[in-house]
Amino acid sequence: MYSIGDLSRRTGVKIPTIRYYEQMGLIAAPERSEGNQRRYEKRELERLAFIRHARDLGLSIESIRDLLALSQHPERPCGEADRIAKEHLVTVREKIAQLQKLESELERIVACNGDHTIGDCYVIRALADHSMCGTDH
Amino acid sequence: MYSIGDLSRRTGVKIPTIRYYEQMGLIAAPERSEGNQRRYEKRELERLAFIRHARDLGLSIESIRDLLALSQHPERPCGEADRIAKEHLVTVREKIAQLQKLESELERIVACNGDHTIGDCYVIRALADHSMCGTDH
DNA sequence: ATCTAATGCTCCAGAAGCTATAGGTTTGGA
DNA sequence: TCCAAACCTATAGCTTCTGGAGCATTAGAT
Repeated sequence: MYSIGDLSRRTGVKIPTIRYYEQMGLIAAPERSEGNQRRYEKRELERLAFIRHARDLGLSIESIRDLLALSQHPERPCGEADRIAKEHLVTVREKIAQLQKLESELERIVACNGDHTIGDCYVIRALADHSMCGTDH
Repeated sequence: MYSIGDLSRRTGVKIPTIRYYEQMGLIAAPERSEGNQRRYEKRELERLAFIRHARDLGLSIESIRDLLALSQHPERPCGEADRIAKEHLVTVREKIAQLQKLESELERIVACNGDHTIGDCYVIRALADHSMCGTDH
């Protein structure tokens, strides 16, 4: 039996976050002690570790809920789980591409060295005037 | 004179977002028509375009507030504006690095083709068992 | 058995950056 | 003049937590 603090230490999920997940239905409401404190089993530790890992990977609560539901039915084909992961991979790649555009623009903007005044600062002018951009956002 | 709708069309910032920016103090409360509708000048159009651009680049409202304040003082040295942009560049690069880790992990996870059952699905197992990860998140 | 520090409980608010809805008013063109 | 489109305010909601207030329980030391 783990207290909520044990669970938190073992999974790295903060205590209020665990309660939040319970509220959101990602983990079931656990048994309680005589004094109304949450008491967890190993099963729930594993489930929380799963959630933590998926969150680290940037999956939404919604996606995780779906994956958890799927994992309750080991006999079904796993195409759906695959679809969720693949979809997520696409969005991750899109984010990377977008951030790399920003990176190169910021690099250009930052080329000045702070040794002049705001009046002719490239940072300020670049932000004021979109047409100075190389990219197409 | 632009209505809020004109401003929205010209900058691509949605109407409720413009009002939100006003509330947050990023743009000043503009003049009003007889019937209490917002009427903007070109100056405010430019300021909003600046904000839009900076947001596109992922700068926080806080950072933008700082940059806007700086741009009111063209005589000061621009080291501060530079610092803000550079700092942001660092966080953008960190995000990219992190997402690339996720990308490679998701690639491995997704290698299965959905032609078997949940019971031995790599997606589900990989999420359940952190030790299967190559990276160190 | 008692004390105490650590831990837990619930409820509520806030953070970021919007977005949406409800219910009403103003504007601009036919 | 009339009507639809656009505008107004106020408020609530979204997502994913995080933190605090105020009180109750637990575990270990004595």
